[in-house]
Amino acid sequence: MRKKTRALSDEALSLVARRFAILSEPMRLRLLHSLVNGEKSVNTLVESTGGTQANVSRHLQTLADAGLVKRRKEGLQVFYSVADPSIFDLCELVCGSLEKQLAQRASIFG
Amino acid sequence: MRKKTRALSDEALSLVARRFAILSEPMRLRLLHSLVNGEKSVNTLVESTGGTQANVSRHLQTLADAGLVKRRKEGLQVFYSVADPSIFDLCELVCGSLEKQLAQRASIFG
DNA sequence: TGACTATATGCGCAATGACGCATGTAGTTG
DNA sequence: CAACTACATGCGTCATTGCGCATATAGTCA
Repeated sequence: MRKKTRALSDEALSLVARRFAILSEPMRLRLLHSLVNGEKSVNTLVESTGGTQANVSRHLQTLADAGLVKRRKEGLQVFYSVADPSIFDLCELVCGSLEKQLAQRASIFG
Repeated sequence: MRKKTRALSDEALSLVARRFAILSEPMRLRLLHSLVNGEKSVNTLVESTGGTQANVSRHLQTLADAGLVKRRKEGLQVFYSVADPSIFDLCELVCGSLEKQLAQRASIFG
C-alpha cells in the first residue's frame, strides 16, 4: 500500500454525494417518514404528506431509482416500502447532531 | 400525547434536508475527507483536492456556515477542522449501504 | 507605505431540480 | 367497449447552486 487513503475516486464520491442529495428534499424525507411503519399506497402517501399526486409520484420514483424504497403493484394501487432501513439511522444521526448544535446556540444566547 | 409521531414540522424537515444537501457535493465530501486527520490550511486543501482556490474557499464557507467545520485564523492562513465528527459516521453508513446495493446488483448479473 | 501572500467574494453563466398543469397508461368494473 | 380509478410522465417555468474569472480584503515584511 502506497497511500493509506488514496484520493477518493470520483465515482465513489459521486455515489455518496448522490445518496445525500436524494435525502436533501423535505418532501422525500416526509415520504420516508410516512413509510416508517410499513408500506403505503401512493394515494395514502399523498394524503399523509399533503403533496400533489404528481409530485409525490415523482419523488417516489426518485427514491425507488436510488434503491431506497421498493415498489409493489397490486391491482390499481402501487405500494411503496422502505428498502434500506439504514436511512433512518442516517436521519437520527443528523437529528442528534442538529440538536447538539441548537443546544449550543441556545446556551450562547442565554 | 395525542399523536405519537405528529406531522414533522416543516422547519425540522428543512433543517435535516439542508444538512443532507450540504453533504451532497463531491467537492465538499472531498474536503471533509481531507480534514479527517486534523486541521488544514486552505492552501493545503486546494492542493490536496485539486480544486481552485476560489471554489475551495466557498465550499469551506458553506461547510462552516452549516457548522460542520471550524475556522481558525493564524496570521495569513486560515485553518479549517471538522467540528462535527458525526459526519464521518454518516458517510460510513452511506458507504455501507451503497456497498450492499452494489453487491446485490453484482450477484444479480453474475 | 508598498509589495507580496493567503483567503474571501461579487458577478455572470450554465446546469440541475422541484413544482404545477395537463395528459398518458394500466387495471378494474359495468 | 366505455367509464372510472390509481398512478406515471412530458413540458414549461422558476429558483437554486456550482463554477470560473476577476477583484477585494487582511495580514506580513521590507
